Amino acid sequence: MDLNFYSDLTDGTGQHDADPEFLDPHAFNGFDSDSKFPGGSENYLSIPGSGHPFLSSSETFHTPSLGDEEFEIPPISLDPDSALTVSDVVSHFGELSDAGGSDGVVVPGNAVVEGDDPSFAAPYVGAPSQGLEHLTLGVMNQSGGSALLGSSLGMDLGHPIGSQFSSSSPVTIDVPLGDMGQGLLGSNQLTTIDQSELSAQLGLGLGGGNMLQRPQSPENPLSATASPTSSLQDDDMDDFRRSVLVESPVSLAVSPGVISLDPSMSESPISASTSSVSSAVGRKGAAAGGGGGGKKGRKKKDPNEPQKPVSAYALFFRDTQAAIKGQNPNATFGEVSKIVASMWDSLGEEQKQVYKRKNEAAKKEYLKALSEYRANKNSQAPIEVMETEPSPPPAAPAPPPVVTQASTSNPRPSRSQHYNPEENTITNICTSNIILDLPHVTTRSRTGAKPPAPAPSPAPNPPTVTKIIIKQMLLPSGGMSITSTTASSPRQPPPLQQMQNTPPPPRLQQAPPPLQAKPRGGGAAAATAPPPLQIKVVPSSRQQDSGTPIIVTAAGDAGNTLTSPSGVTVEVGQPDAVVMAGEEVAEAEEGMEVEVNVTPGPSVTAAQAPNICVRAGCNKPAVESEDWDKEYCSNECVATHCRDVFMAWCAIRGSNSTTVT
DNA sequence: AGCTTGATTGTTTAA
DNA sequence: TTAAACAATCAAGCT
Repeated sequence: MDLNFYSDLTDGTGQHDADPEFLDPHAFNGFDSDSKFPGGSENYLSIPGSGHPFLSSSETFHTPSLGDEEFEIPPISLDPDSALTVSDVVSHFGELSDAGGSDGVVVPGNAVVEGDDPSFAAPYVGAPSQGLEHLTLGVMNQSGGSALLGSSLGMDLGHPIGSQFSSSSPVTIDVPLGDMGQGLLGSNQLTTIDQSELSAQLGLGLGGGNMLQRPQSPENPLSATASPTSSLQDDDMDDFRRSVLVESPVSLAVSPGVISLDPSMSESPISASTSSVSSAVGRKGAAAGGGGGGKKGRKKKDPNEPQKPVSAYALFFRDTQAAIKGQNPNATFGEVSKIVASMWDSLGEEQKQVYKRKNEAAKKEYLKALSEYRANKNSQAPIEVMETEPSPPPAAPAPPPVVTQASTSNPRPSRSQHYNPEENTITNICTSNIILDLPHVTTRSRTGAKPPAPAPSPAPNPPTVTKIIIKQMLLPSGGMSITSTTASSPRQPPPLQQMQNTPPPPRLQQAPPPLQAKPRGGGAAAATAPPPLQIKVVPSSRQQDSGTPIIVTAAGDAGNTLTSPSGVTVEVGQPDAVVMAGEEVAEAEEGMEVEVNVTPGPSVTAAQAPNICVRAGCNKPAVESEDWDKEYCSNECVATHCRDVFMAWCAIRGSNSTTVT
């Protein structure tokens, strides 16, 4: 794969001139054909294109090679309500991927597969239309992770921060997507997911913290659902604030991770979705199962009966799967499940505790509701709704003497409205960090590193368990430092172990020594664990911020200053490493500090406007809020600011070969 | 055993 | 007859 191909894609500013080639499906195809994984990954990363709030409605993606499919993308909404949810982000990514590759999404997959290139590319940068290239690029460069982040951010902001990320991602998650389906190749299937993104989406990082702080709401014991479009609540904002990004100094230890999808899977038509595959495989007896009224089997449940609280793990699953799916739309349930399990294992006690608390709260609510329900049932008398709140009646059409359930008693009204992933605010994106390491990356030669040890037969790799270590640290200021390390396969050492402040999960303990200990080229994991990159985000508009810069630690090489349209400036201290074809980027992965200055487009100095919204490009007067110290004018800006910061970070990471001034 | 997701499929019910 | 609604199934892993 020619990485240089992409280098052109990014200009320092992240703006891309309309390059016909970008949009030219044929061009893409050509590229694709050249890729190692020709047939492959078309399906990967493709997401059936539903609109995404982040995208402008005016923008339409045309699938490069395959498609004639048009993806209508809803207007980008910066409104916290619709734009800032994790799920949104995830879906967004997915869509992007899809758009980029849709039919031909293959490209991404291929890239990923090839995945040797540690470089980060933001799949999407800047305007969606432009993004096509980027998208592909990002994917191709494999480190999907950061790329994804970047893309999402870019999308959202519409900031074309172009980037090519030569910087290798310290951590990668190789997810074997084995047995995807009959049509799939026997080869291993890798899924690449940006750990950062994952974590962000998962809300592992911030979400957890947030959750901890947030008492379970009676009405939402399980953080019930929410449509992707649901809005970011004040609570979320609160979480957001606490989590950092914005006002408090944040230290992020980022280990870029990637989940690479094996292109081989792409053999199957896009249409074959993950689920379909699994369902097809698993579907034995529709006959047995089917049945609209379910005449057989299960006893009917009283719709009014309180729902049992889901377990902590289930809650976590809900949070996580969306992100994983977003990254790997084609991932099967089993694969996702494995990843989630690994992540769960890697989850710190604190984080688990968050979910457990939720579960506990839900249990209490459940018991309460149950007792009420039973009481009502026994009385047989129609009972008044327990007011609490004019809760919309659960789904129950309410047969005769129905006892309307108090909203509090029903954590989960309907399956479609499950847990609200939005609890994981966008903030998470900024701070989260996950490293997923899934074994079996036969084809993958990250930074020349070979997959560790006993890789039996490359061909039918038995799906291995993925280990993920996620660490989070709450900063005194409320900021959070998250360090994720993955102890992927048992044979792989947990990277960044030193950063872990919490005892490794059981599984992890079995894992080999920290990644750092490993020689650079020593193994896939090792290769992927470059020194941290530090990004300081210093809102120039606020003096007070100078003291509390956001520091993002990540690996990467750069040497550029990137300025996003919104005014986010990223300064990279070190010259970027040359983009090396494929896997030799490891050497470029030198630790470095990158300072990212987020400054408002229009020069607004603190002196001039002490109370101006901190967000770059926003000149509105900051307002007083519990969630922020008069730093922002609105929740929206808080969220946007966060994204900016992240974009900057992504840009830095991606600015490898491209020199930007 | 039940829960997580989601596509699929069969049954039931209503129009 | 058709469409819609509903329920069951399956995957892997956890509680």
